[in-house]
Amino acid sequence: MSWQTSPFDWNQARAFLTTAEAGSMSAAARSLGLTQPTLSRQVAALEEALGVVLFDRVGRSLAITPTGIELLDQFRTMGEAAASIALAASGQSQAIEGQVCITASDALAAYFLPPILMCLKDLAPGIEIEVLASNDIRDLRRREADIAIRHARPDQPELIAKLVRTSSAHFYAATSYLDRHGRPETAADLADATFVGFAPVERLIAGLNSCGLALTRAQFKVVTDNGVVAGELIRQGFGIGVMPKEFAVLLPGLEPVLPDLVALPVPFWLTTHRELLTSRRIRVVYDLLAEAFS
Amino acid sequence: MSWQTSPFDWNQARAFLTTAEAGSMSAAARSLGLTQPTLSRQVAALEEALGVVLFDRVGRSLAITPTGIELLDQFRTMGEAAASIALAASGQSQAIEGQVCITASDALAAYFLPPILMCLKDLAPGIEIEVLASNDIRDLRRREADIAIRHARPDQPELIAKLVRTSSAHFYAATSYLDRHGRPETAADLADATFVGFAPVERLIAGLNSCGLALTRAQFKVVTDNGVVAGELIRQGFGIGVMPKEFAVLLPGLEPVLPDLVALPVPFWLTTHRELLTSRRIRVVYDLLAEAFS
DNA sequence: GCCAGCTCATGCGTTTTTGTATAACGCAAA
DNA sequence: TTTGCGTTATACAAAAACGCATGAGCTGGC
Repeated sequence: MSWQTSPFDWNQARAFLTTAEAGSMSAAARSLGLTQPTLSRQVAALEEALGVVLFDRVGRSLAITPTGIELLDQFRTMGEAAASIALAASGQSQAIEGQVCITASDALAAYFLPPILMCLKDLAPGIEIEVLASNDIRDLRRREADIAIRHARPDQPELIAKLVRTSSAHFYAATSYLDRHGRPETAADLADATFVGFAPVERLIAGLNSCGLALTRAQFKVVTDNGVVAGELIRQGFGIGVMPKEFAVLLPGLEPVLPDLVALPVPFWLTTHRELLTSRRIRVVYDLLAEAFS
Repeated sequence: MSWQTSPFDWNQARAFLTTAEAGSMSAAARSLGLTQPTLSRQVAALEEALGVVLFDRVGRSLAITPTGIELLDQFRTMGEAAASIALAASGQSQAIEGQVCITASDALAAYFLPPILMCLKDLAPGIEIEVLASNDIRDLRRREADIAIRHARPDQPELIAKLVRTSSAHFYAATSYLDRHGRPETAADLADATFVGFAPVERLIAGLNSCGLALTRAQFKVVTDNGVVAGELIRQGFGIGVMPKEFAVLLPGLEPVLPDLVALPVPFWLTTHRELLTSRRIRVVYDLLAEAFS
């Protein structure tokens, strides 16, 4: 499959086409933003590459040869395709419409995104959003999504990542639970409390205990990998759970538990791929998300 | 009329197209005879120029973006046009058919060319010859003719000229004339002879007298600018005339007159324009003419 | 007829592009 | 896991292209 696409320099083709349409190399050079000697050499090189004479140099203005006329149509086709590409590309990069796929954790997708997307709907009606609610680390480079909201910096350096917020997670519990089991006032009061865990639970326990606690795996009567499920368990009084304060304020009937004792750092990273640099529609969504989180 | 033909480098378009069809930049580089870094840079430059992302660099093989797919068709059109140009140009430069225009003096055209053209007809049946019988100096650069046969080296250095024969012109007369007026044996015998002149006659007389003669304008009872007319006048016994020996042998009934006394140099120059370098059909005719004269 | 203005071609210094070598990385097989 | 072969991106030297200046030639107007 090593078929040569074409045995000549395509820029030389452009040089010939422009010269033929402009009527002179000088005019073509002005049109292309090059100098006349450059055009002259490019046309000469094309003639040599193709093995034909395209222009006769006769004093002042040059005359296209019958051979040149014969080929001109195809050069025009090339030129029209090029112009069409430029036009389409300009449209592609400017249009604020099309699909944008956002991936986020289920909790983020369920509680945070809706109002932002409502706002986006008014801001850019042409954009269609797809939300991939998943705690998996989706690979942006494979275009499984255009934008990801994560709580860790992506390890792929070619991705564009922005730390849009640094929050903290604390203990929360439902008022009904606290009414039944009492409101803990020291770390020791947590020793016989019931907890709602979030997978991977070992890392969660390690993080909490590094804050000065001594929790055991047995205290986590339920563990889920789904943030919405965990939130509902907490809200309905199953036990005490850890969640970023941004989520807690959205769930009615929750009270903070020992808020000064436990504070796990929760960074919010907005991540996208290189196309952000040029795609108008992705940038619109990205900028809106960045503003909404900051 | 300073409309940009296209805002991007056409070679970069070729780089993208080849990459998209080859599946990887390395393969495209091999196909185009370039190196992989060059291809990589060209594609990157095209992306920047167009303001779109065409490929996602994902580890091993790269993936074309939806934007790239959108534009690919037009790039293909460009590529097909380029291939078509290459094909057509190759045909143009190789085909031994089409028109070839030869300009020569009327005498050359009338007496010399016919047998050569007969030969050419068998050699290359596809070629159509146009003969411009004229003593004017036709401008090859203006394509009034493709090949010129002249008796002087062209003064335009961009033309290709070949000295195919150096002959000499002598006095000739018809047997009927010599029978009536006697056969001159010395220069003095020419003092009262009648001559047939060829325009410009002053230059002719000057040339002859530099050979040791003393001819006067009055002895040229007839002057013509047409070689065939002059030849016929001589052949039919009007008087003595000067002609290259190649012509004399073609005219029956002519005898040389003082052949050792007068010998004007007559070079035969075969001249053509630049297209000889590439046009197969012109070269065929040119080579045949060169061989015929040598 | 001669001069002004335009054209294209050529020589030389500089900028840009290209190629070579290398590193980083991902996937597949041992 | 580790090795090997493939990919793409980067650093620096070499080569090619470019722009400037200049020369030569034709055209049209004074």
